[in-house]
Amino acid sequence: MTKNLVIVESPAKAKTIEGFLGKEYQVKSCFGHVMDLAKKDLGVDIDNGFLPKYVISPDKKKLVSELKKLANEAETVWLASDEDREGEAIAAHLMEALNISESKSRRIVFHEITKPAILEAIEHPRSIDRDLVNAQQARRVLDRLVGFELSPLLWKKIKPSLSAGRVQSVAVRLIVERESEIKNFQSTSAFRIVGDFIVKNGDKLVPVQAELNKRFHTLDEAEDFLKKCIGAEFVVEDIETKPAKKSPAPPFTTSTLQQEASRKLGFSVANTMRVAQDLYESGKITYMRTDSLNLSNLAIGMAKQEITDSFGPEYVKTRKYTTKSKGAQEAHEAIRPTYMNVQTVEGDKSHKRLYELIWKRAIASQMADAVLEKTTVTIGVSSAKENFVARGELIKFDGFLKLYMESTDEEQSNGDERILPPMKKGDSLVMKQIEAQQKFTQPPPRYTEAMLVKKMEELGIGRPSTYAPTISTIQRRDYVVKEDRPGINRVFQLLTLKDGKITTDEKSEKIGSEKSKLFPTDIGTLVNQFLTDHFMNIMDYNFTATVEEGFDEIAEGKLVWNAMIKEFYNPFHAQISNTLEGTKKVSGEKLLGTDPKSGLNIFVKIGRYGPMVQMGDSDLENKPRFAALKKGQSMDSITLEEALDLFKLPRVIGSIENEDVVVAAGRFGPYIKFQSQFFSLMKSDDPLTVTLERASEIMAEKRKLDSEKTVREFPEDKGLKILKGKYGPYISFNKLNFKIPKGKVAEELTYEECKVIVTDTKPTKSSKSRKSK
DNA sequence: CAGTGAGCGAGCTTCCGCTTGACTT
Repeated sequence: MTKNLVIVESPAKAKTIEGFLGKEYQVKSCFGHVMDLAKKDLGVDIDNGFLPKYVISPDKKKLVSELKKLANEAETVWLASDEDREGEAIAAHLMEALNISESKSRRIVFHEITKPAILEAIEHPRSIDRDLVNAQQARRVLDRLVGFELSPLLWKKIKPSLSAGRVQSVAVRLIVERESEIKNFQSTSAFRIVGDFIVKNGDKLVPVQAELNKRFHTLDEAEDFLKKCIGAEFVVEDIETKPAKKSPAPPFTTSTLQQEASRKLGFSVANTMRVAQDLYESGKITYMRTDSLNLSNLAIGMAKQEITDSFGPEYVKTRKYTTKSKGAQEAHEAIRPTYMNVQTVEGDKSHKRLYELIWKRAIASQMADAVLEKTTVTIGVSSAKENFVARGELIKFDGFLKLYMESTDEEQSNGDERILPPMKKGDSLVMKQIEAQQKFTQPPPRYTEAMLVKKMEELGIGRPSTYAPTISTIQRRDYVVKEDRPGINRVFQLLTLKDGKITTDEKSEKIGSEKSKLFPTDIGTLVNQFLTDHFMNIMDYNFTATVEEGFDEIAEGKLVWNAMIKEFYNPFHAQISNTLEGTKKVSGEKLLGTDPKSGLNIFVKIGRYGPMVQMGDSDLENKPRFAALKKGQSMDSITLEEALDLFKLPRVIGSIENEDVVVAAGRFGPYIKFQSQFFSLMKSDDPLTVTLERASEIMAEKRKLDSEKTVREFPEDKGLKILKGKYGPYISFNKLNFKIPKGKVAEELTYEECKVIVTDTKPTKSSKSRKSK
């Protein structure tokens, strides 16, 4: 039995801290929240001052009883959850769930996992901050009320199982609005003039490129200018040299790590977090879910040493960064290597690459500024009032650039970093050629996952622990898809002046191709339309920031938590009731045209199972026909012809032994049905043209695969089989699956043994019930 | 994994934020 029980949130942290404290201390982890609102109904008693119904989270019951036993045995329980709103609530919930008395418990906090910080914390315990706990409770209750009143409204008004919430709905709105900005974007063009010149540098002739300080709107204007340049003289009119500096980016937070890993390594945010979690658990980096830019003094000291050793003392410049992001709670350090002198790690490629990125960024943040010299050369044209301008940049001292340069989402800048040859006022240049290229304005870019995280952080929506899950949620709900899309070719004009002659060319460039970008789906767009029509207050980009102000006041003891909730809830609930009664079901129905054969109207709309086309009006005597849209089709872009094609299924393509072979489109794509068995078509098969011959091939393949999958069959019972799955053999009995007991060999099981297993043991959970988790 | 889309009605879905394994057919 130990005298002191310390409880932290993360098990990896527990291990480290146990090393800092003596034998008198046992350090355990509670794995985050242990209590939450009851999942059944609202979990909030609205008529009773919004009294929350907290229960021990079902998956934490075992853990809580273990901790309770240890707490009972200990003299003192140290509640060392994170120092933020959620951490304070975790501490309060632990006291309740473990039944720890006020006198036995101590609340301690630390921002960094270093021995001095932990010992310091132990020296200065405090009691639970009830105001902060109430602020968390207000946050939790508000999110529950919003989510559990809005979602059922969507089930009634659009389709079942949809979801809405303070964070996810605004994330979807960002993507829907960006798409509509792109769709409505009016591109304009102008001619950009770039000249290639030669300047004498001693005996050598050196090329210099310069851009005109004016763009022309029309081809004629551009051509007029080029004509003026024929036979003109080009002279250096002015040279300006200015010192400049560049500073390193601060060390990583969750959000900036996700962005850089996306840009530099092409990682999805989920992948970044998975790899970072591994690095954290193996002790390579500090905690990866943080909004803090802070580095411990220990870390800064290690960085200083490492920079001095690797680059020299002149490369050191230690810095303290302060956060600018909205709602940052800064319970942890910034993300950094645990040991700043370790430049790389063992492991697979993605672990190495992410670690090296973290190491470089953290070290560079403590390095000297880069010292630059920026030069601007103005070149006059004897026959025109416009000037050419050449810009150059010279690195006088590289500083942090020796190690690391942050990347940006924008396309690279127009060659500002060139080095110019030495020139002086009055020098004349020889013109080699001048090009006038038609340049088009660009619509705003579509979001990558990481760009969306950046935007959410700017708006204060979501937290480091929820960025990746939120992005998964909106994709899983089919509000948004991450896709590649091919671009289109666009023609542009190019005028070239060379050897005293002007030529005009038409060239083409690929534009608008996208890789791993977020696109709204039809359902996402419709749900967003509905929510912005009726709940603009919740969908407002400032909604979270506004309620956060309320939570802050609660935390400061200036506002009573349920008074704030009441003020929010009463009008919100009235909105829900009004919308429930005052609006019809929405389907986004659109008339596409009429069927030339029957003259019936063709509609496209969202049905219970997603986007579909409908032939015939709903109120007619005859029932309309329906067909689901194919993958890749959208309500917005589908044509009448494509819609009519969808009604061509199901079709009988022939018969085998007097039984029809039918091709149809199902929930999971096109399939063949024969003798009440199903066979999926391949992507390359077109269900409208597939032949009986090809269908036979597909069926034979599937049957072969099935027979390979079967380990054993039993003549006694056709419903009982031993099959080989991805995770080894298992028993299948009337569509239920059972594990094979340890120590048994699948091939040797007898019919009787199998019978015992399927009657005595529980079937494994099907993928359907898992999905609802 | 599967073929739906009227309407009846039961019973189900759903939020955000804090943490990791267990488990998958």
